[in-house]
Amino acid sequence: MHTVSTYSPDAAISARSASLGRSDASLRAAPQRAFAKGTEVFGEGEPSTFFYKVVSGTVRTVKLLSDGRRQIDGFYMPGDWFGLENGQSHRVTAEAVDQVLVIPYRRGDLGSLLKADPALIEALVESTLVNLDRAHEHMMLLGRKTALERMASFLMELAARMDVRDRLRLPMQRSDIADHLGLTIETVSRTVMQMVRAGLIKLDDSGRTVILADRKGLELLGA
Amino acid sequence: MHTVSTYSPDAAISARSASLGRSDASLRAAPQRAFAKGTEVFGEGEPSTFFYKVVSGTVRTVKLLSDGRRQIDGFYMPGDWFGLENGQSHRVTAEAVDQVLVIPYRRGDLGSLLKADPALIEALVESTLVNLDRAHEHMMLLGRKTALERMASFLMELAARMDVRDRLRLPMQRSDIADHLGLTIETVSRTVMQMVRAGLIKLDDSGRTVILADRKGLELLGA
DNA sequence: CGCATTCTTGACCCAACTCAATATAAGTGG
DNA sequence: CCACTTATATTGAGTTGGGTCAAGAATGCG
Repeated sequence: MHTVSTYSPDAAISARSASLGRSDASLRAAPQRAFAKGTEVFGEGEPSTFFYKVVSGTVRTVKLLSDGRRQIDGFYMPGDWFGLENGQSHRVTAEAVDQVLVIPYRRGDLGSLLKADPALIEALVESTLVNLDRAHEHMMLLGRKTALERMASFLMELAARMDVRDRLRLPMQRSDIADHLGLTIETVSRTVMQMVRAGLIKLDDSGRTVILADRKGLELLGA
Repeated sequence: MHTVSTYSPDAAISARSASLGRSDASLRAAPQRAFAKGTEVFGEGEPSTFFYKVVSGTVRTVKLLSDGRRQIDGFYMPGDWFGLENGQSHRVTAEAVDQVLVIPYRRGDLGSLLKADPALIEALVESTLVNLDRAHEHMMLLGRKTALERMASFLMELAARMDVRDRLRLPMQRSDIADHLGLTIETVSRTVMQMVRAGLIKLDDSGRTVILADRKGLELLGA
């Protein structure tokens, strides 16, 4: 069970859906669906009948190589959309990182989507462009940053997205962080410990709660 | 000047704009603009007044770190759109890899774009989703593939996008490939030579024309 | 033809990986 | 609530793929 954290999913939702104009009900397939930790929301190759908006919890999108190497393209948190992709089938797998609540939307084809609800579309296009922006930023991280810089960037981005000042509860485990940052769990662990020793962060209980002790230093490392 | 290659920009354009329905003229800012090799189409931080469609040539989008480390997010070729981003300013720099011809489109805000030309929007949304797909695929490459696998993936993707069977003229130099694949020029060079020795590819003239001698082998490496 | 780019090759190095062992936390059933 | 089990995280020792530094070799432009 999670301890109570400073992060409030509900606050994040209302903040993010402000631009939506409350017209999104028309395409909803169901009020919401729950997924237990570790379960699959949809799988790579499955027909992309739905896309989703996160209500609470964290979703990861995963790609696998034939030999098991794994890349986590992104994490999706309350207010984020995921699963809207080009083509008839999903190109990634989406899994619940912890207990997750999502709202499914029926995709149909893009053309009819456009006619059905222009206000929703505007929000969706914006969300897709935000996702693309994050992807570009992440390519810089994966292609050109050191382990320490990757970890700093990751923590700062997470803090910004969760809208927390300095107490950050990580929903995902080290292996997820590793597969997101293009590192191994050992390197993630060593890098986190190195940050603790350098006074950049502090760790709580099981290492899942991070206190950003030196935001300026982290910012400098990440950029 | 380029030698005549098997790649036909015009064929690519007509193939890709089939879904567009020829209604895109309404938002065009100008018939077309030319950019010389190495020049900037737009810079990071500049207001994103326009986005573009490539007519001929190749465009790269670039991100820089303060110390000069460079990441090339993507290459854009005839028929591809680039420069449509979230927010008021460009988050990447776009440069001409060779002699380039583009059509600029006035962005305005997304809402009015939506009303102005639904057919264009549909094509644009699709193009953005394609770009996102490529970004996800590229993250797997950057996060988890070896130098040899990266090079194989890169060549196969380029061949597919240029719609060539096995003679591929690379528009970009080694340093561009390196900064796209998260490697150094030396490693790119060594990897290419290794592929030649292994009989996977053959090199022509200056090393800019690649013959895919063993597509099956390359495919196996890339996937 | 000559100069500047671009590309290749070699020798050496190091950041991150692999393999291996604990250590710590989180369940789970009695 | 506690013993037992399993999952997750940390730490250490040794290795390596790709980086760095430094020459050369092509290529091609003016």
